[in-house]
Amino acid sequence: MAYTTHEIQRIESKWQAFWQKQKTFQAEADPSKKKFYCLEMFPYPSGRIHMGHVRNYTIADVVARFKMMQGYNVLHPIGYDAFGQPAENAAIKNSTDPGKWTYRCIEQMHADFIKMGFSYDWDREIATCDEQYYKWNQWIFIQMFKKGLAYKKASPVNWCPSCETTLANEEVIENKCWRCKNEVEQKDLEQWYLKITEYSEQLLQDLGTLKNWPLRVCAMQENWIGKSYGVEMYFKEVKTGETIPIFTTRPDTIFGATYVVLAPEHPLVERLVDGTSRETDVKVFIEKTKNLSKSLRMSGDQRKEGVFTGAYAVNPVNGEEVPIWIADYVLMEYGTGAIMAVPTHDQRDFLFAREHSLPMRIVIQDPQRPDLTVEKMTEAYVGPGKLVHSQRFDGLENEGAKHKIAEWMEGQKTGTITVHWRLRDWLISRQRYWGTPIPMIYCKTCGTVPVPDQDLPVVLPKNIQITGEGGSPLAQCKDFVEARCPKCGASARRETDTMATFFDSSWYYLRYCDAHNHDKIFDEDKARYWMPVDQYIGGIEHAILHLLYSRFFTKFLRDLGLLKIDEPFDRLLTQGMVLKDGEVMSKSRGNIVDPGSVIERYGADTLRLFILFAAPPEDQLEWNDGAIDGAWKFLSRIYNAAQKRHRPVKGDFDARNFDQDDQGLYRELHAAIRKVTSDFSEDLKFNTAIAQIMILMNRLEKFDPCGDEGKQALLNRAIETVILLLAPIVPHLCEELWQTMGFSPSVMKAKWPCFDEQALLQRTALVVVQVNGKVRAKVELPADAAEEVLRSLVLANEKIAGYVSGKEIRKFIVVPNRLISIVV
RNA sequence: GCUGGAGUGGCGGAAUUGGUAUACGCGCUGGUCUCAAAAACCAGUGUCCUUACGGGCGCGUGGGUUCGACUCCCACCUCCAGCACCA
Repeated sequence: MAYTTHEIQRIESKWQAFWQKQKTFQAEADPSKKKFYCLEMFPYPSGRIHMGHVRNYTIADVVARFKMMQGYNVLHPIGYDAFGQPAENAAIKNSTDPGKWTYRCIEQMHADFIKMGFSYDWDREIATCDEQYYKWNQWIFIQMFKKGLAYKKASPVNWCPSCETTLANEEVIENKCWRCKNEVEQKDLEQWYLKITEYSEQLLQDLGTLKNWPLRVCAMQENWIGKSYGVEMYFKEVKTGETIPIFTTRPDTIFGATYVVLAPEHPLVERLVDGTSRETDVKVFIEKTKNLSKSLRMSGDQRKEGVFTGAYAVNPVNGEEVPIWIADYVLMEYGTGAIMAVPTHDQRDFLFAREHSLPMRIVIQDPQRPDLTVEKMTEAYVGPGKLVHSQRFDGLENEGAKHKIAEWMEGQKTGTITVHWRLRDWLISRQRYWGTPIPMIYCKTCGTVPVPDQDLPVVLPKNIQITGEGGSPLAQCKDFVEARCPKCGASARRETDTMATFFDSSWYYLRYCDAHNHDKIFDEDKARYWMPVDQYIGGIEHAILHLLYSRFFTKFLRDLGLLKIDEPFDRLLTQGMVLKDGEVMSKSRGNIVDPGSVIERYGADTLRLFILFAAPPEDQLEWNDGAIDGAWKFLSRIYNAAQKRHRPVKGDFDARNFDQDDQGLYRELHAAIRKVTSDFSEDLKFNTAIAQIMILMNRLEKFDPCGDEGKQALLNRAIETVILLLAPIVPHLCEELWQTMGFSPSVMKAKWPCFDEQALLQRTALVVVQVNGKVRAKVELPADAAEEVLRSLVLANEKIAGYVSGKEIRKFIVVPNRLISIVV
């Protein structure tokens, strides 16, 4: 038999059936066993799996299987992030039901996962669109509502006109909808929010505890949360006496503030200009900025436009009256929507001041240019220096002056030391059908009332006509909208918005711990046993969205008393993308390689091996048709070795009788165990682990047992080791060969091999000899010999003598068993 | 602009953390087998000089530290990713 397509298919389906039947990967919480929770980001069920899934889930599968062989009690579940817009769009297009479409996709994906040989505990498979799942979305929402963490407010929101729904800040990428890439508009709506900002400080602080997360993910979250320390200062408008709070991180420049700028949307603007000669100009400008889309306003040359309001404000530190302007470069969403402008030390203010001939004053002296004047300035000076023109603070270094001025202003009650956050509350209302109904009822007398627990879930009605037009589909479903008030029983109206699907995925890893609990979101003891997730694997695109929301939910559920942990994911790996011809695989580019056709021809094992060998998991991976052939050849060689060269023997080998050949193979064998074990457990560098197994194979194939029983026993051991080390990567073939070699299945229950430190010790070492930094010879020398011995041996070497003789040896450096460096 | 990361053969990528640069694989060249081809196996494969022995040069660029630098330090270039009129 050869490792042909036919044979591959026989082997793979045989073992897939075996695992299914034996429930090899079923997990049971058992506090007496060491647990390992291995998780991949669950897929959106869109049909057949693609190479991105294959890569993500193969990496996870190797970790899960490896930990299992190491004796851990492994939880490795899968499910489907099944609510969401693509199902709705597909339903509109094919005039079918989003539910039917989704469940069909789930079926296909499930089948594909089986074909890949993934080690899932199928008894825990979940789909977020199941009533028994989204019931708990609603339950969490109500708990949040009760704690004041879910609330409704009217506010300008991000609106995607093409998806006809609102979007969270995190879903807006460069002012475009993350899903359909259409330009996002602003709209005033009353919507549900989750108060994630309540956890800003913790979400930021605890990033420091995530030692096993990629730095860049933590950095991205830190930027997103965006904590900045500063002072809120109170300027007073001269005529009305109204207070204008402004936020600044640079209180050290307050004496250089020569004007104030409000955002065009600032509520004070109207009051300042109404009935004045500036009214028309200001209103024309406001209209103009409104009509400019946000991305246009922020793009291009960033020229700053604005108009004078005619009003003045008093600088609280020196009583100076400064003009109040409005300008497009001040945003209502950040800070207080008003700034003090210090053109000498802020480049944006500088450009604006030049454009509109506004006054400037230097208050920080550039130590390199003591003669610098406002007239000579070509750009704002943003470096450090001593304060000038700042009254009592003159002469202070500006860094230190920040605190001094802030404290002084607080004492004067002209300012407050504050912290500003970039993070906003999470807008979760969506005007779409295929999502979790928000479990709220509006009663004329009782107001907004949550649906009582016993009435959960609020079931998403089926057989809804979805046209994609005319607003929220649920609002048009009379039976759904009409309800009774849970408090007073009067007729009431149901909330018709559904939840953003990121709500669903913010806690699914907890549900896996106890997937079929009908009475509770999950059993606390089970969650305590399994959580946190030990290894989480998924795409970098979730660096902020899903990973931030999940951290928030974990902290909330902890505060409810359901969890004891602060963070859900201990180790995080973000896998790279799969490319073809240097570009991301995508339908529109037409460069998709379908995993199904690769499996059909080469088998899942070959695909798994290739995808792990081609690049380290975090890097991008370039698809290569030739290299996949190479992966298959390698498996073919293993197949042949196990089938033809593994023979039963009576005794075992004895290391004391080893000749040089035996010694070499034995050493390579243990080098492979060591390398593979560390690569699998630490950096998850599967490419180098596989390379090491290949080295062992190369050695093993050259090894000739010469009919000797001891040698044959050693060869057997080497082949068995290859099978064990490769089993997490290439599970079907290894199960088959494990059985062929006479062991009882499953190889997953076999013990992971241990390496023998002694085996790696060598009697002699090939030592490189350098003279004046250049490699001049390679000499076989006794291992761990004393310097004196080495010295005489090396100097006796003919080649070295040629370089050294007659010269004074100034240094003789020994790196044990590796290198000798001579300086003459 | 800020943040994080990367630059090594024809290609994907290694390098025990300062110690033989290019492991492993792909590709390519030559050979064995064959009527022939494929497969398989064997050998070679950074670059320049040399018939050869051998030697020079080579990890984005330039400098530095060191007996020794892909690795550490300084300055710069290029590319990728994320954020961004954030006050």
